[in-house]
Amino acid sequence: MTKEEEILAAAEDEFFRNGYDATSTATIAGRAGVTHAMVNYYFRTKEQLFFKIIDTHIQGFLGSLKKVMLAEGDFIQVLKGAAAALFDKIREDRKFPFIILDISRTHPEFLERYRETVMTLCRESIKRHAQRLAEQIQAGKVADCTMENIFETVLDLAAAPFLKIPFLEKIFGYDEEMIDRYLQSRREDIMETIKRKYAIKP
Amino acid sequence: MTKEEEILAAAEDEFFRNGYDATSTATIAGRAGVTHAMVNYYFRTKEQLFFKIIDTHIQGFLGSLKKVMLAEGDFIQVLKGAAAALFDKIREDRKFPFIILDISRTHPEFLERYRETVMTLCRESIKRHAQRLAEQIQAGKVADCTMENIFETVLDLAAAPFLKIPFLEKIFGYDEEMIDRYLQSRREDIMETIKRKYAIKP
DNA sequence: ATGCTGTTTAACGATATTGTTAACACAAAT
DNA sequence: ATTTGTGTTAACAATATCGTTAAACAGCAT
Repeated sequence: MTKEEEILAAAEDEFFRNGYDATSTATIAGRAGVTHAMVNYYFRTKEQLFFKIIDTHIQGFLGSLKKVMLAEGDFIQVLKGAAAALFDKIREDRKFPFIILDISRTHPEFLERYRETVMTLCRESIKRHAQRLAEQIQAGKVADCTMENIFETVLDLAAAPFLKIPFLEKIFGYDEEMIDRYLQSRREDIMETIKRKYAIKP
Repeated sequence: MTKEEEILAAAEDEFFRNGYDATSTATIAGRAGVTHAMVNYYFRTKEQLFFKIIDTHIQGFLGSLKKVMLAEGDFIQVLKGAAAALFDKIREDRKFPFIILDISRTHPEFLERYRETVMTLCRESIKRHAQRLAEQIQAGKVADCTMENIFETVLDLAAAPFLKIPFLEKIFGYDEEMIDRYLQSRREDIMETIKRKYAIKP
């Protein structure tokens, strides 16, 4: 692994663990076995390094979400797929939602870069599914709801469980194994909730 | 308002808005119309000031939660009351969950101060409701579930909507009015969810 | 007026962090 | 052998923050 990659890897880990402000270029460099000057040498500023990392992650998320949301097929099934994809992607980097929250407070302008992309994805998903959704609602197979409402719900179901982990750990004393069980049960819950919330039994 | 109170008020607002690290004693002092030396004069250190504020809030939360959870009455009703109380309390200080999350990362030891209190509240609630709950489950009026499971759900329902607000604002472009509508609908949703999840129709 | 007490400031020292730069090493190219 | 370019460090300057302290200040009792 080249020094540049080592710095990148160390930075990713530190940023995810401590957030932007609480991470210093010196500690990043230290973990990569160089001085902090190298961070600036390769990435110009701490901020650029940070955004490079975050951008990669966000693109990854949006990519996998897009793939699922624009798929053809039964609507309830698509929803389940979207929630599951989001959930599993977040599970790979449990701290991701916190980083996003951190940014939204410390650098509110950054997230807005992605607003257009997200809105577009919403619109395209709506375009793709709107007619089928309307038909199914009219046929009484899917509960009455709007696409926005659905996005809200999917996001909620997929991200909320992770945001709650620190509470469970620090206040209720959950250990790693309990967290795993918790996440497992949440994942099943998500599917169940979607079905119960939107699918209407014949 | 005395200078001490002004500092306290300014500090509360700043800490809630920016978190611990990103708030400087100078800005707090500035907003209270004094120099930062006064912060140390009255509260000794920035940390003590911060913990004084947070402690007040946490005690408030636990107090109102305790009152509701230990009430007698129909179990589903108690649950709804608990979720509603938590929700409304958080709505008074929307940023509260974020502060807690912030602390849990920057000062993990702090939250542990409250673990015993929370666990005790859990145990007492269980003691108070366990028998009735068991009866109602056996009578087929309440779905099979554990008290821990219920706490998790109540916490989830009450806190998660607020954690999601920054996403909605920054990524989906929600404005203040939309947020209000969103919170309103979430509050109704909570009651509905509890009923649907635990109450079994006769 | 004098002196006491509690409040407030200005200035200082300590520490930390970020970005820059001059110097150095070393390998490849000429 | 000299040049060139890249990677690297040590040292520096700029900035920010926190806690301390000596001194100034205001109000009030004597």
